[in-house]
Order: sequence, then C-alpha cells, then structure tokens
Amino acid sequence: MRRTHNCGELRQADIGKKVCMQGWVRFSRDHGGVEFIDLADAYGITQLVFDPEDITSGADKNSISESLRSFTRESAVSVDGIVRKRIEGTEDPKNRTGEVEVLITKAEVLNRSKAPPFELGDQKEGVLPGEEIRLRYRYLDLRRTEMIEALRFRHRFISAAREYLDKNGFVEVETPMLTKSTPEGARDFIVPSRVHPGTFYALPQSPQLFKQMLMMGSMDRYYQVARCFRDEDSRADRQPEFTQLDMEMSFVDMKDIQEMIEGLVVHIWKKIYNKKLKAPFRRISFDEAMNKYGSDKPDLRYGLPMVHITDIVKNAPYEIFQNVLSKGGAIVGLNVTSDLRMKDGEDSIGRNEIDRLIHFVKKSGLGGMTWMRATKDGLDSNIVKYFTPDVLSELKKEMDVKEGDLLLLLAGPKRNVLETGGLLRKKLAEDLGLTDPDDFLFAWLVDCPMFETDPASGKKDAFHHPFVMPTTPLDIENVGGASFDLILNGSELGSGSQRIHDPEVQRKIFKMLGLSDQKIETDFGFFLEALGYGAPPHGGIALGLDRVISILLHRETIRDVIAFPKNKKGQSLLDGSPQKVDDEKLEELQILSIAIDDINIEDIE
RNA sequence: GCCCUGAUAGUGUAGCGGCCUAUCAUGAAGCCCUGUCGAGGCUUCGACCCGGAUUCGAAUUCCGGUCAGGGCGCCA
Repeated sequence: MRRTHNCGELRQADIGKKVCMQGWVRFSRDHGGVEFIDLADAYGITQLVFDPEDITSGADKNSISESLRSFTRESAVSVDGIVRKRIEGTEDPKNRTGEVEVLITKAEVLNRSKAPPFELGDQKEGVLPGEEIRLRYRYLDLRRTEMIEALRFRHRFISAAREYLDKNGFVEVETPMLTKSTPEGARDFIVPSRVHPGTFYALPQSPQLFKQMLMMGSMDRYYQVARCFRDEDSRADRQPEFTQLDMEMSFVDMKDIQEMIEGLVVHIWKKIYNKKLKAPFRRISFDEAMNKYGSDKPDLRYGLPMVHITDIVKNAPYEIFQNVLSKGGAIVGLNVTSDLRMKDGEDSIGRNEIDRLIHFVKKSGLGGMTWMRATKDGLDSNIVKYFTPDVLSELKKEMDVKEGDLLLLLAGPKRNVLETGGLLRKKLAEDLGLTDPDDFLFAWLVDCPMFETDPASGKKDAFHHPFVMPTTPLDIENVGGASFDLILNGSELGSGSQRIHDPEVQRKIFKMLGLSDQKIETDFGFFLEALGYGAPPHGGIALGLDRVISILLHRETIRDVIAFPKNKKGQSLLDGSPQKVDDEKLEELQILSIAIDDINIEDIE
C-alpha cells in the first residue's frame, strides 16, 4: 500500500513529512496559479496545494499540472507531497486537518470520475437530492459524511454489543436462511427448491424456533446479528429485510433477560457515549400504558397522561357524553397545564389551535373534542352549564387543575378514545416541544396479555407470539403472557419473553389460536417433539437494530442507517431487483409465472 | 386494497390561465484570476412525468394514469 496517511489524519506534528495521500477529489479551487484540492475519504478531508512558484526539488511542475487537469470531481487520485503548515491566517478551524496542507510533488489519477449526478459535499444548508437519486447511486451517497457516520455508528454499536455478549458467555450461532414456511405471522419470502420441484423454502422472519432449539441443544446463551425477512408493505421504520440483535438464554426467567439487556445497553452507552446510563429501566404495565398514554410504546419523556373521568361526569345531562355512555363508551381528559403552553408569556394553544386539534381528533374517528379552561373563577367553557359544581370540583381534583390550565376532553368508544388520546398526547408533545431529542429514555412494557382479540372477526391472536409462556391459568378470560417490550422514546425496539418449554402447554396454545391438530402436526410437529426431550426453561429477546440506530442518530427512516435499503415498493434501485429471471431458470425449477405480464393470451385461448 | 402529499434543466428550486422564448442556485463546458476552503468573476449549455378534457390561449384548471414519499390495512 502506497498510501501513508488517510485524509483525516494529518496534524501539526506531521509537518515536514513526505506522504502519499489517496482519496477522492471533492472540491478543487484553481486560482490561476496556485490550486487547492480537497481530498476526501471516509476519514476526512485534507487540503492539497499545487503552487507553480513553489516547487520542491525533484518535482515536475508540468507533469503535476497536467495530472491536475484530469482531477475531475470524485475521481480517485493519488498524490505524493510534503506536509506543511498553512500560511498564517488561512487555517480552517472547521476541519480537523485544517492547520496543515500537503504540497504536491507528484499527482496521478487512479480512476477518473464522470460528473456525479448530485453534489456530495457537506452542504451547510444542505439540498439533498431526492431519495430516489440517492438510492440509485447509493455508492456515491455513501461517500457523504452523514452516511459514513451512520454506518460507522452502526458498526460501533454492534461491536460494543458483541463485546458485552462475548464477555457474558454468549455464543454467536448462524441459524439457517433457508427454512420452513409457517402459517402465522407475516408473509414469507419463498425460495424454490430445484431438487424437490414444487417445494419451497422460506426466508426466516426471525430465527425464533432455531434459537429455541439451540437452547434445547444446550447452547445456553446464544446471540446473532440476524437478518430477518418479512414480505409486508414498507414504512419509514420497516424494510422487507432488516436486522435484529437476537438473543436467547437457558435456565432464566424474565427478570434475568431484562437485566442482561439493561447491562448490554449500559455497556453500549459507556462505549459509544462514555456516559453512565441509568438502570434498571422504568417498568410500565401494558394496562397502565394503554390507559394513561393510549399506546403500548408510550414516550415517557413527558407526562400529559389521560385521566379517566367517565365516573365523574356520568350523570351530567350533556347529550354528547350521555350518548357515548349509553353505548358503553369512555370519557378521558388531558390536562395541558399552563406551564406546558406558555411561551414568552403567550398561550401557544389559542382558539385557532384548539380548532386544529379538534380537526385532528375528528380525523382519527372521534366525533369531536370538548374543552375547558381553568380561570380564577373556576372551569370555564360553553359546556360547564351541564355540570354541577360538585362534578366540576371533583373534575378539578382528579385532573389536578390549577388556574390557567386547559382541559381537553374526549368521549367515544373506549378503544378509540384511548387510541386517539394517545395520538393527541403525542401531537401536543410535538407541537409544544416537550421532548429533548438527545434525551433517551428506555423503559420496559410489562404485564402483557397472552392474546389479543381482533375486534372485527373476534379471532384470537397471540399478542406477542405463540411461544410465550402463559403467566395465568389458560381458562380465565384475560390470560397473561410472560412477554415484555423494550421501548425507547415512543418506539418499540424489540420484544422478549419467557418461552414455553412444556410441549403440552405449547400444543394447547396453538389450539387456542385456532390451529387444527393436523396443522399443528405439519407445521410445528418437529418443534413440539423437540420440546419433549428435556427442553430447559428458556427465554430471550430480539432488538430491532435498524430502529435503535435510526433513533439514536435522529434519522427519519431506517433506510438512512442501512447501506443498501429497498425503496417503499421493495425494490433495490441500485441493482433493479426484483427482476424476472430467464425462462430456462424457471423451467429448471418447474415454475410457471401467472403474472399478468407473463401470460400469453393466445396460449390461454 | 385504501387515504394523504408531491412530480419543472444532471441536482435542488421559483412560477398569479396570456407578462414563459420558464426564475434562481448549483452543475457541466470554456475563459480569467497566486491563499482559497461550498473560493470568486465572465460566457455558454441544459427542464415543465404521461394521456385526455376545458379554453382563443394550460407548466398553471379538471379527469385518468405513472412514479416517489408518508400513513391506514398488513407487520403472530
């Protein structure tokens, strides 16, 4: 390797050294004589200088000049030179290498670049190209500091995690990518088998069954930086293929798993930020989260809880409330206290803003929203006349109302009210700026149910997944499950659980989820059998890596922390996948496409 | 499958039915310039997503489509 230094390295101490620098031409400034080049690589930018009136002995002025002519933007180049101090007053304080520059003694183009389709420099008031362009030319996009930072941060995060897990006896095991398609859960990506025509593998949605079988195989502590695949529609935080930090432990209970994760996160924090993160994390029950914050992943950096006031106002002759109550609905209130709203002596939620909030609430399905202001004379609103002084005073007490507070009241079907209240709380927090983006608050969502019932079909689904150990008898109405979610600033990072290790319990859960004996046998027979050979009590967790990284880096989408992501429609704009394959390949697999474009109408007729 | 938003030179944008032979910036090409750092100056090049409708006249209005992003559904 000829390169002696990278572009982020040179300092005053290097002055006088003969160096060879290689990198990309980011900017060049030709002053008609003296010429500057910003040479960039993944480590930084170093200024190169060519000065025809300042040529070191042995250097060939004409040949350098000739080479520099072909130094187009983003060309890969190699330059020999001498590190020298910049002229007094021309140092660049923004650049770590800004006190020195390299006087070119030899210049050579390694590979010339065509004019790049967009600007790669770190724009101050950056005008990034549309994402489509960035993904199409991802290799150029990756040269941008932001992307370099994202991938390096991601690496450091994973590397710190590995370090901790290794120290704690975890073994990294690679589970298969070609696996079996199972009925529940997300849609599978399937892969045809050539040897067994007409049969298919599925890419794993998660290594769930395999990691459990590793426990049965005495592996004791397993982890994997596991790629997972789900053929469902994308979102800003969902990609068809994504990465989880997947773990499993034997002879443990829920608390052991949570403590291990807390230790892991604390370690990562120390490594990355050199800060001590507070552990254990706060725990909040599923019920409390839903009732107070209307979300199973509430942002706990701010308060603004929903207060249930159904019982207080149930006798008030206010028609809207009575209507709702007669249908078994609920009424909740949010107290937007004056200290949250007042900005520079001005109320940030005036009449117009309230109208906007009402509109917001209506969009999510409620009929509207009533509101009251707390003045020094008591609660004031166009509906206070419907409430007796006793009711009003109890309302004030329950919602902890002080003068200047604003109460927002939502009424409707319970589920809808909680959900909307949660969204409203989130919106208020955004509008009022209640969150510090650099404040990272982890919490555990605990005491989760085992099942959830689809309100439309009445069908029972696993709340988490069917391998969660139930915590209550199975014949009661609200069966509990030993599962828990790790949440961070309003996002779910992952869920873990104590698993079922008794085959009979496992079989029963499958049945409760509506699987027939035959389906259980064909899909999970092997797994039930495995549980029957002394499966140890075990449990584990999987953390969505892309999601954590994007949150920690304040990126809007996980695509910004994945080197080569798919677009919203699951396509890779870089290589053009997915694509049709040659007919011969399909024939070999004995596959016939019936996609509209592939059907020859004449064949059918 | 549905809802919302958007689409103008390579890139990012402005654009009131006629002032559009379409703005500005950046870029590219060429020239000038010896201390810049997203250098600067001058010249040139380069665009209204597609189809239909309304209209004397459409980048602009309407309808349909395509593409992109956000969301709902979906994601045990």
